[in-house]
Amino acid sequence: MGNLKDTNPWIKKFSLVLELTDIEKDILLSLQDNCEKIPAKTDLVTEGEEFKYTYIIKEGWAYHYKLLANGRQQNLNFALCGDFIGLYATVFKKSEDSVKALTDMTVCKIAPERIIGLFSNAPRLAATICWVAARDGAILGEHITRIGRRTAYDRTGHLLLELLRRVEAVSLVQSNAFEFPVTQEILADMLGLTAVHMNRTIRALKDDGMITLDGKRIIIHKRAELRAAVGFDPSYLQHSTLPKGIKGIA
Amino acid sequence: MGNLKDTNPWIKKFSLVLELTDIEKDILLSLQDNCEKIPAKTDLVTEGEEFKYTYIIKEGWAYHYKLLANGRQQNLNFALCGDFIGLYATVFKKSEDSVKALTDMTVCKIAPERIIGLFSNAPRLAATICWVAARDGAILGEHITRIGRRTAYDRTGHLLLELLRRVEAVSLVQSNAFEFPVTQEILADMLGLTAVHMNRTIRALKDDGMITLDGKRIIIHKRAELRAAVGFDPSYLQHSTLPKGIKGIA
DNA sequence: CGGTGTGTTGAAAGGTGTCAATGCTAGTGG
DNA sequence: CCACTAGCATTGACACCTTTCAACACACCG
Repeated sequence: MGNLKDTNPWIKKFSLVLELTDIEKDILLSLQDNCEKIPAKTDLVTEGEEFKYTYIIKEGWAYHYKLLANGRQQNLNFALCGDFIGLYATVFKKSEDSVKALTDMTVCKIAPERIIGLFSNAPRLAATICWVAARDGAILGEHITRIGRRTAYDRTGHLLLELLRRVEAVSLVQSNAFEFPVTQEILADMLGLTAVHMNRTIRALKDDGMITLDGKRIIIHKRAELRAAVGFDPSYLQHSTLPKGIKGIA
Repeated sequence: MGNLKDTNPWIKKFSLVLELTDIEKDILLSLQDNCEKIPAKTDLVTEGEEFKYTYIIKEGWAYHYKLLANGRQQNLNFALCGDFIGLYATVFKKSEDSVKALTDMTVCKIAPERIIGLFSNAPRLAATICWVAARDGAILGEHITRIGRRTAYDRTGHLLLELLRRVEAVSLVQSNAFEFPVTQEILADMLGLTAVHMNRTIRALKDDGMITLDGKRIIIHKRAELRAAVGFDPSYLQHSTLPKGIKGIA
């Protein structure tokens, strides 16, 4: 049982932020009692509509996006194994963006009320939810600098390095290679570029020997060089632990 | 005394999200016992350094920014009256961005431990902090769509309309006019443009009769037209209330 | 076997950046 | 009261990154 607890991706993630008590681990596990499979291209959350559930990703990729009045699309962020989707169902009624499955996925569905309950019953876990919201904000902030003040080449390299880190954090990277089920068009909408220019930028990265990208798999060959070339500083992804001093109630 | 409570900007802001009990109002007021004046151009928070305080703005403007390795600057968001600065001191050790005062300011300094205490002692207020973090995230997400998928003209109009809304929310707008202590260069760094092109874009907005902008004051003349022209949908700023069901402890 | 989605390439147009210079205003000090 | 400076706004010419439009290649799949 202790083993199950410690391999669970969500518990792993929370454990980076604070040292969980056994009771807290049990609460987290109990929230994950309703898993289901979702086929690729499904919308888990729709912009402007009410949240139905909060999800935890156990397997697969998704991405957040917004549709603009002018018909364009802007993607905000990827959602990977261990990430929440629709966490703000806790405090918002309606979603500010949509979330679409990029691959077939396995997710845990959680009724928002159960997460709200943490604020009364497990303040340390509630604070960790705040922590997750803050980290999501940090990623969005870094994404703004990518789009606002970097060239297409640098944006792309920077995003790929972020993803490498994030996928590493859930142990899905082997020697700088990982599954990458993302079309060039989705990348383009993520980075504020056209699909055509995305293609040319990827070509440039390949020509420089920085990456290999074929089918649904990517390899970052010259990690340090790419990092220096695009000015990637991963500190915004670093996990700082939660301050002491929040008394547990559970 | 009830009057003091109800004119306090922070209490006003929280009241939009949930119906505060008298005890909760007292807690919020008690946090604001240490106000001080900050001169313009002061950095309240510095990227990469430890948080010292969480601030509530009582008067004045500030803005969040990041400095990039290539020497450029990207501004992420403005911070207005009633906003938090350094809220994540609660859950993060170090700041992900810097915050600089744009004008002389009056702020309340709060030791982070006191906010952490809310998670144990006032869960509804803790949830509201989560709500604020989520709303900040929504604003950042909208900012990404601005920069990623809009022209310079649309970006600028969209941002100005957001600010009009936010300044209205703290009752500092009179017939679509408000104090606007922002240089063109800061706007440019906010919107991912050069100062030169920012100037030309503002000129275009003026020529179209959309705005008047001279010195430190702005007037939005054709609010509805501008809104239609740039595709501004303010729903992401709307205040949805906190769900019921969080039991208060305080 | 013919769709459909995705990747690829070329040529031309255009939005935005770069560089450089000037004007303007407020503040400072002689 | 007048230089002098610093910060900000403004303008022009030109380069260049990115978009747009269009066409084609390729793989997968029912």
